[in-house]
Amino acid sequence: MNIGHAAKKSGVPAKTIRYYEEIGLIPAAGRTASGYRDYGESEVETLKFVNRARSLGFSVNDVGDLLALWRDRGRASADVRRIAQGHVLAVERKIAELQAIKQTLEGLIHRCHGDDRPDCPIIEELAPACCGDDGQGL
Amino acid sequence: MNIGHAAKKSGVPAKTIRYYEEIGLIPAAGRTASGYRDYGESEVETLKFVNRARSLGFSVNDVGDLLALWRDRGRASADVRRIAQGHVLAVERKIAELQAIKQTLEGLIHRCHGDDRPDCPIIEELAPACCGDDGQGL
DNA sequence: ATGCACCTTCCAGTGACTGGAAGGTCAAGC
DNA sequence: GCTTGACCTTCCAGTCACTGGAAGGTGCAT
Repeated sequence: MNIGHAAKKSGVPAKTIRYYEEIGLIPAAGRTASGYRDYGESEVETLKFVNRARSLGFSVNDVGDLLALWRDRGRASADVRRIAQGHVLAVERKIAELQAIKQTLEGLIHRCHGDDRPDCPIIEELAPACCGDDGQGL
Repeated sequence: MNIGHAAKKSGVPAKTIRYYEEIGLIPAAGRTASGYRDYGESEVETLKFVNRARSLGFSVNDVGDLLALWRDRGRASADVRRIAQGHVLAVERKIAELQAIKQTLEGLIHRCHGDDRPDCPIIEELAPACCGDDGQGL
């Protein structure tokens, strides 16, 4: 199976498959006599694994660790869980950060007329020193 | 005031100030006889503005637009509001995406023993075809 | 034999910085 | 006057995870 076909079956773009191979996330594919990469079903399964892990937001590094654990018959589920929990923590931090931003912006947007006049609490929030002084900033 | 001092006062690292100048986000600073960048209070206010906007998650591009509006005495607050609302929408989409990821992962983590045994619903979620078959994948 | 769709490698760009090297400058202390 | 150390300058490379494109080779159908 050539890379285009493997891409279609796995959902990972051909360009990205080559990239994953280049950075060592996945082993180098076999080659046909003419130099084309050649994939079998198990390689496609690996690509699907990578794709699912990436779509859950795991970093490529984490995906490498998860792949290694997947291939390790003697893995401890605790190791998998630790990676997932670390990721959840990062996701939670990001959500909190974004929610704080959303709150702030929504408050400002609510107070902004949104008309032809220049006065705007959003600008005032960004430039507190200036707008209190001369409304100009520069 | 040299760049280090302006960095300290504005909260924007010196490296980043140079970068902002290079990409045209802020105008090029004046120079002393010996070639050092020279900043006044109004430049520091601009840097603070950029810093606050960035910390609200606005892209550098958006910050450029906001800076232009800030400097525009005749701005319409509607223009500012539009940028902020666009950003809030993007933030909301991101939050939704992250919350979906968090839900999925928490469900999987909850069902994972997290002990020495290899069987793990997280791995099984990532490699459904294989774990149902032979528990190995490759 | 001629298309055309595929494959190959390599290089560059994205966004928003950040680190580091090589070299110039300034102010203080001796 | 000289050294030291902390600053400044530019330029190049790296981050993360791709993505686009150019130049050239291959496979298959007509």
